[in-house]
Amino acid sequence: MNEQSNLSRREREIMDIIYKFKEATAAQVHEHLPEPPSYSAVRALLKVLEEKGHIMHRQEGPRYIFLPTTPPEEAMNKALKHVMRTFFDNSTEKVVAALLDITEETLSDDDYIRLTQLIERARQEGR
Amino acid sequence: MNEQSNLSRREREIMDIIYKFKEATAAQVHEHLPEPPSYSAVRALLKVLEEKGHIMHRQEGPRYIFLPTTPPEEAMNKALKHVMRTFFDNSTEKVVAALLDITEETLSDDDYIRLTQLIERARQEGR
DNA sequence: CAGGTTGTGCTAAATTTTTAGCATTATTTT
DNA sequence: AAAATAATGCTAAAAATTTAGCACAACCTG
Repeated sequence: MNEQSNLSRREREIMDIIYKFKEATAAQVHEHLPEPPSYSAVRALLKVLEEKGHIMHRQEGPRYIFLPTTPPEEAMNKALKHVMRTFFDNSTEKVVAALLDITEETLSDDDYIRLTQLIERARQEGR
Repeated sequence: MNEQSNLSRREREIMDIIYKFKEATAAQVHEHLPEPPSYSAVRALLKVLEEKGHIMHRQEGPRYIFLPTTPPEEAMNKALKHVMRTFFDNSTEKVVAALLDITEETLSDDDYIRLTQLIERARQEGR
């Protein structure tokens, strides 16, 4: 018997793809899966994920379109919190520092301004 | 044959614990594992992880102390990038916004100041 | 409207993960 | 130095995951 939000490796990979694309067909999932197994295998996994309640589908023409049951925001927050806890000691500052480090090259002046504004706004709301 | 940075569920959980504590004994890993299996099982997994090259150990008195082979910074960046790609469309701004949203209550005025400084400093370095 | 394409449903088998138990070795205590 | 304690090594079995293949249905194409 299985339960809980414990996902296997493949299941995790599939969920990631679905979250990334917001929703996806079996073909799309298959296409983006690293070291992809057969199409059949992907479909079987999608079925398992649906049975476990992690995704649902709607039919559109001939095919199924799968989307997560837990809303993106929630999954997002959970993922972020997990990384924060595991690697950053729950420190917002450390995460932001690492983030800036990673993306330094691609940020424009405007981007920096918007970031500063974000923080200022949060500060005002957070009281 | 297996290879690559593909980790099973348990393996992932164990790596997270080791990263969180920087290094850990089998007993510590066991202690912090959610829905922990037997001590033996944990040790077997540690061995597998070592064989796969994800962790190494040094001996200290009677016991092994395990630590990751890839340095924390690298793993950190990788994890953060992954979350960014999967949930945040690779947008620094979106991540920071979510981050502030999550931690709003626990941030002091000083924290906000330091965050702003971080960004300002990154801006100056990034040119 | 017949043929081809592109889907899904289902089932069974291979592989990997996950587990426990016992034997052995090292350390500490008395 | 003997006993007790706390580790690890190893092996084999149980459970879960991952996979492929065939059958059938819906849609498109000429």
